[in-house]
Amino acid sequence: MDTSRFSSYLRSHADIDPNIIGQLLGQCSIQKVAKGDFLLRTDERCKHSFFVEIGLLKQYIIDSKGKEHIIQFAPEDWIVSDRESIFYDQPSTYFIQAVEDTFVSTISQEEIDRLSLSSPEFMKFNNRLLNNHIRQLQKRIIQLLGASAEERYLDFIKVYPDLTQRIPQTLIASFLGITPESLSRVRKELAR
Amino acid sequence: MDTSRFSSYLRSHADIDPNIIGQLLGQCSIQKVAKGDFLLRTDERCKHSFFVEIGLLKQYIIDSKGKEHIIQFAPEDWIVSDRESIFYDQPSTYFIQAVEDTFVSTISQEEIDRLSLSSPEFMKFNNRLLNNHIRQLQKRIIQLLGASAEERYLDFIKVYPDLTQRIPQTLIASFLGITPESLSRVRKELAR
DNA sequence: CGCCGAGTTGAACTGAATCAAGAAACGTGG
DNA sequence: CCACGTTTCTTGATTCAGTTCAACTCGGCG
Repeated sequence: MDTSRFSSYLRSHADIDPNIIGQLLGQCSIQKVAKGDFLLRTDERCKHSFFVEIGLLKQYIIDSKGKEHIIQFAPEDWIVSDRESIFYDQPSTYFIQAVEDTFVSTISQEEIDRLSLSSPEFMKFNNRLLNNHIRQLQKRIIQLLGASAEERYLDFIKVYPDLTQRIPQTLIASFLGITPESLSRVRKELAR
Repeated sequence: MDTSRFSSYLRSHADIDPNIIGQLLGQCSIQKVAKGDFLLRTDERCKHSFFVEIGLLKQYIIDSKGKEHIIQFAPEDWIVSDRESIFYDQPSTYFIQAVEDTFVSTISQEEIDRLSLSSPEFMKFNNRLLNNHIRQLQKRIIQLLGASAEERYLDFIKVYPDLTQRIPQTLIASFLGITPESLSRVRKELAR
């Protein structure tokens, strides 16, 4: 467990007492999620956050018209969960599914709460995760409010340069809020 | 100060020791912001969160094409700030401006951090604010990804029923990511 | 009274969606 | 290693929601 990517991540990204990190890691289990498998489905209660050791997850909803909208991708070193469902103990409205065969470190919310109380540094770290999340969501809103299909795509390849190679274009299109056909045309245009 | 709206808000929305609430309120000052005045401008560092006692604020950006995009409205009982700028001590990319004559309770981040350390309930409360914020942003993203102009507007009047009366339609349009002309047409269509 | 900003309406335009068909890439089993 | 079906990507033709630009209306206010 101490050789997990999550372990390295915590050691390099969070200024936390190694003992605390040890406690957290001791509570985490690594689990395998095969491509296509779900970590969370609509109407389930989300109890965990997932740190991606290796692989790729997507979090998405299916809207009233049956269309899939991807809220976020989670490649290596990303954490994903439904905070709303966890915090309010409500049925989720999201799916979290593996796009590739994936290994995740599963973190229970109780452990996060417990460590937040016992370690100020951990609290700060958890706070940073929340703030990062907010920042990321706001950027996305601004993009959706103002950017054309082409601008969105250019932004995407800046933020997720490797994903462009790893996932089908349909998924990128769904993330950007455009159709796969439009994305194909955007790419064609950019290639010239 | 103990008769402020912020005081009532804390007493009814947060399960916190009255002493702690007293400490927080003791550090807050109420300030007046005249219509059109700014609480934050691009390139300034945001140091405070603002609780709206009475009035209305908007948080927005000006994009590269000079267009205004409203990130959020903050009427009574809402808290607004640039968490990114506060947390990372970076120049802000947002404006926070009064849409009406407004009174705000100004909360310093240091006080929030201090109280989070000394009171677990306060930490939980602060956490709830962050989680609410995330929930709200995600809802907005889903809306922008999937909903038509009409659907967005219908959603808006559900979430902010009173604002429809209080603010010019241009502002609503800017929030929804459509032009004022389109909003006018949507409303016309709905009125029939 | 006359101005001014906000809202409305119309006409032309455009970026992206839709629908449909075909081409390429991919994995799986024989 | 090839043949097959499935999924992904591309391309074209058409449609449509929303933008743009411009003219006009309305209500408030000095």
